[in-house]
Amino acid sequence: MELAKAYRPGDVEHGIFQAWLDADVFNPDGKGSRADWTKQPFVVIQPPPNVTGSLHLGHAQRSTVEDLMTRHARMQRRPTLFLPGLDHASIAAQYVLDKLLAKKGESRQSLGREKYLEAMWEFVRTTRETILSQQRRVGASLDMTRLRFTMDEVSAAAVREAFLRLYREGLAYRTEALIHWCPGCRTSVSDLEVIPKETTGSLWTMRYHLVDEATGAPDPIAWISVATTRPETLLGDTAVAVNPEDPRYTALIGRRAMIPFVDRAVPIIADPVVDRAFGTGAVKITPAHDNDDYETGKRHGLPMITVLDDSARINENGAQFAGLDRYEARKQIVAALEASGDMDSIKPHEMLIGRCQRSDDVVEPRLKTQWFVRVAPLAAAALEATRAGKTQILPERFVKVWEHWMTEMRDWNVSRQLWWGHRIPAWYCPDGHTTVTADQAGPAACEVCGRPAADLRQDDDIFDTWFSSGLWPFSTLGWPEKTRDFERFYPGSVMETAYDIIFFWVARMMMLGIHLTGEAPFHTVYLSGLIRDPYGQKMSKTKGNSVDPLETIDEVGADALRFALINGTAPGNDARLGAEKLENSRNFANKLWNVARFVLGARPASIAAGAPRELADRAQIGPGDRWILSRAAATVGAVDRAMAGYTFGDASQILYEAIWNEYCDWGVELAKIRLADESLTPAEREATWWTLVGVLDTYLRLLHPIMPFITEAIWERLPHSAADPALLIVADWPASAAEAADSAAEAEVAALIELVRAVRNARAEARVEPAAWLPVDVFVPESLAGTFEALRPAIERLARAKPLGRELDIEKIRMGAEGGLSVIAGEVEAVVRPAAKDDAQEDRDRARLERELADAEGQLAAARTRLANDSFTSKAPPAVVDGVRARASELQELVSRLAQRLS
RNA sequence: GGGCGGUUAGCUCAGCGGUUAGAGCGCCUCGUUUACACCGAGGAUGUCGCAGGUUCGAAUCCUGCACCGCCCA
Repeated sequence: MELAKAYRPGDVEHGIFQAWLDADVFNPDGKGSRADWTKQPFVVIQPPPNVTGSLHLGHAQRSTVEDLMTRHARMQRRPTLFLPGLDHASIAAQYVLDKLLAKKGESRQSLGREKYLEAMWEFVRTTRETILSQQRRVGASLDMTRLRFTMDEVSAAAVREAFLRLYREGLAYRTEALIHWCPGCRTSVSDLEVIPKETTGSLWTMRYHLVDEATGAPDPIAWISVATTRPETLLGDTAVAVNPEDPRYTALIGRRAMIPFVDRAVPIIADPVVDRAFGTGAVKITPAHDNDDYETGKRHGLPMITVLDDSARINENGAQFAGLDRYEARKQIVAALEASGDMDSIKPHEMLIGRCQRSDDVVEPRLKTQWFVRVAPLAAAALEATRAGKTQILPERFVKVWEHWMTEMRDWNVSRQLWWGHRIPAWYCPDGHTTVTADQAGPAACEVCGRPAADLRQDDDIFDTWFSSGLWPFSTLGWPEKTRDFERFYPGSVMETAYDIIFFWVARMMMLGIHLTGEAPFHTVYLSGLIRDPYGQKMSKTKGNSVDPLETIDEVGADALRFALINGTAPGNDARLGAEKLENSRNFANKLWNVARFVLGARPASIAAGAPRELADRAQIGPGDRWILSRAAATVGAVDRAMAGYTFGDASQILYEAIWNEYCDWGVELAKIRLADESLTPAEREATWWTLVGVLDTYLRLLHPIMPFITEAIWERLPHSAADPALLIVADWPASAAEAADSAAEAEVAALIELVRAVRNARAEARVEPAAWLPVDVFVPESLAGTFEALRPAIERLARAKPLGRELDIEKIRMGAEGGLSVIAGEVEAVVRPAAKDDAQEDRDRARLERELADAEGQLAAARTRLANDSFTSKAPPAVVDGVRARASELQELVSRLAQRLS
């Protein structure tokens, strides 16, 4: 088949993905699977993207990493499962849908729960198709037969069962407590979903008049001043607190102050948590609307008065301010206090304000009866798993972050006052008894008093999305049923995710996984860095700097995108992606395509088209062939090490260099000469071609996990052996071929490559006409003679040296250097003879030699200094010392030869 | 306030105890030799943030500092 002159990814990608699907190779049980079930399965449960939208480059990057690990394992014949999924993302999805509805003049409330959920299912049906097609385009080899959605019945059953177990064990409990309330989303949110933001607010200092205990009225001339950043909360104040050590206030402790507007007399209490340096040193206590005050309130048994409703408007407890928005109420309260002369001061104040991660509304602490999960015992077990090495976190530096998080975690509020999600399977009877069941139909009766189901009312709330996400590593496999998949694929292998959601994902999966299944859900957590734009900014849709992966794939191909996302990155480090990098990757794909085009077109006539793959006959191959085979063997080892260490950026770089700088630049160039050399036997030329084919085959296999499409496309056209499957995706990962390693051949050919380079360098520096064929006389040591003669035609052509004379006496080379360009390449020396060497050429040649001499002398001096140091020779490992000695004598030799040439 | 990361060639980044530190892009000189101009040949460019320390040996390990970024309070 003719190959296009340039690689055109658009022509091949679709067909190749379809071929993989047709072959049914993504499913470990598929008909095309070559899984060896005696091997350890490799399982990646993909962190499910939100159904709310389309994928961005970060998703593409993660899919690439997950997919490359998966493909690597698959080629090793491990039973391999890369399981796809989608997350219902309740709060995010409702946020998006509410906006869409608003455009149509509808709202959550106008539709009602049932209709709203119908609209959601409709919305989600379209977005999920977008997401799944994007996964296909990047080449993710996900097993779509096992596609899961966090809202499907399998997941729902897992959620109910998990909750029931936690409830029975006392780890899930319902209580009234202070929670974070987002008035925009009208739901509680977890600690993690509140984003503290630096804000310049105000610090208001206002007077609470002391109560004249005789009359019960406020004393107009005696007051205590308190500072606050939220004056409107005074409506819910139930105390004023001072530090017991604060001499300014000791006399006031035990007295009462009058809260304005609501005319409530509250005690002045002493509590050591009060910071004497903050404001006036006296603080108002609003237990129902502030975290610290809540704790203080509990310690002192203070009443807790809620003054805000679901929309953050002042409620009926707010006297004349009832019904006002919190900020309007603030304005009016401040104005009223100023009017009455009770506002001491207003100062600008730098502070952190918690905002909702989703809607950016200012979050209010608020008292609410909610379900909580007791985290301490779960976190302790998760911590134990990482400390015992059952789960490793990569890169290691994140272990510290992990440990800090797991020891500080507070109980997890799992109730959400939303509709899109798993409804909490808890029912309440009129007497306040709670019944929790995992039965989809609900309870038959109250489990405490036996009242019939008809009298019970189900909790209105749904679970935090992350509750179902936390079950993902096993709910996807059918848990709590002991399914065959669960038995075979749990625990999974690697959990790959971006480091910014380590807590959302990893922590919850670890905690719930260990608790509910008894095993850590994966042995490795691999944390990826973030993809940033060329200026280092985090990509986001709101900033408008996000890149659509599909557009990029249209431009440069999926392989180039994947390569660009992997190459030059280190685990956990952020990476910038711009046009340059993509272009470089595209060029690499094109280079690979073209070298394959050459190899396929260079097939000796004596080998039939479509002939089965043969291994190169080592008795017939040339030195260049030995060299590239040996290099390929080394590359296999290097890539294996990189893959084992999860340093995929290294793996890509190793392959880039091996393919471009070794295979293309020298392996193929040396082979070209042999393939065209009529003086060789057909068997010798065939062996060289089979060498090229064999090494290309190895590199395609090694590169396949990173660049699956182009490697598959090329491999398809390569001769195969009977043992090969039809598709590269399931072909065997190369074994490190120890027999191909040939350090002698490598060193000899490397020396002659150096000669060619040195001759080219001398010619270029002296500015000899590039096209000219020049006579070159070479001295090579006896040890290199055989290789030199074997490579003679190649050296001639690559160095444009003709005639290429071999001089046995090195002195003659040195004597004859007059009028020529001197070349010293290690032990090899040569003289290049331009037709007529002019003075300018002479000068430039001399300058080059002088530079080389200075360089060599510098290195020699450094080596000698080290060797002269007794502590170096006595303390450094002998191998290092010997290395330096050898190097020094080489340098010595080089220096004297250069000096001789210059004299 | 605590923690983590970064600071290496003009730019973007690898390297993280052992020859005088690498890649891509960019730059300079040259080149259409039938795989590739998405190419080839050659070249220039770095007191590896600063200051101490450990070591025979430090870009690499330790301490402190500066600046940038992120996370947590």
